[in-house]
Amino acid sequence: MAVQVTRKEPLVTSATTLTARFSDWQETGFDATRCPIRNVLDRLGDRWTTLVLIALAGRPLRFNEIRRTVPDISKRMLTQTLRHLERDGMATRHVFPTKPPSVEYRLSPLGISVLDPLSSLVDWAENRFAEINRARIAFDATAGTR
Amino acid sequence: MAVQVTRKEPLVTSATTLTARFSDWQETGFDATRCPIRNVLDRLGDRWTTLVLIALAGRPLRFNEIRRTVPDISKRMLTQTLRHLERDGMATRHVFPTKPPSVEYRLSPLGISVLDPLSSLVDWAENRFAEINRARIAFDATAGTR
DNA sequence: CAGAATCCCCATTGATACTG
DNA sequence: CAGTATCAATGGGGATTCTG
Repeated sequence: MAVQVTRKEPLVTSATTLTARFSDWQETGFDATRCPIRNVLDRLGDRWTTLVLIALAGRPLRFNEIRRTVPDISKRMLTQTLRHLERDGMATRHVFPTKPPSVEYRLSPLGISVLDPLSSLVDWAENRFAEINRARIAFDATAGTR
Repeated sequence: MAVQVTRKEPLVTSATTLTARFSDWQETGFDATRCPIRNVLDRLGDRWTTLVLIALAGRPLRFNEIRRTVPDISKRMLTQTLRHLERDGMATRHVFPTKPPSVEYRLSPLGISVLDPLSSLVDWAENRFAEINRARIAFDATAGTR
């Protein structure tokens, strides 16, 4: 069972470690409460979290500043996304008792720490974007014949 | 407009480049066909793609081998996930004309290339998992008072 | 074995209205 | 300004059935 690594030469170095840890998660049945992929990456993979994280990467922003930065997010989803980030310890919320109230959101050290791996993935996405688009066009062109 | 970077000392190096590119995407209104984050990461962020990619990281696998590797994926979703990976040029599909037929899936160079940034994010998730869980418990404990 | 096709559900999201 | 509450809709995903 688990992932059998029969191949002598792994695809890339990261593949070996990924595969090894995959076996561990697999034994838990990918229990969402214990598998980091499910538990953490599912959240980063939702519609808004990544965009809000990047928006806050530059500097702390207030609620409506974030809304203007991510134009098509609704107040409802922004509130929810920020609560999730706050709950996960990725962002902190500071209320200034002005009137009307102003609330500033700021990445915590934990939130800042995710920017680096996130940036790697964004780099990859940008660098490979053209290649992916070409693959899609090629695939769709032969869609009828397959 | 866009993301105003007034801070002199960026949070981390990656934050600066992320913020800069964020402005570019923002000007397109995050058009899904042009914004790499929306277009590429939304796919990586779905329920199964990452798990299937990691499953294939070790070695090429046949359809039902992947199913056994990712226990709770349905045939429907596995087919769909594999088609997406194939369409994006991340995996290739090889049909062996045996009876019954066997079909092998294998990561392409493009698919292999994503393992590295993906691994960075998985590393982060594992290393910070305990910290995130503590934050969640602390947050939930004060949920009633806030 | 490796799918394709169909039906259906519910979780995520959006839109709207209301509030301290 | 920064939310909350409620309702409605969309589509991702599961279960099942059928097939080369």
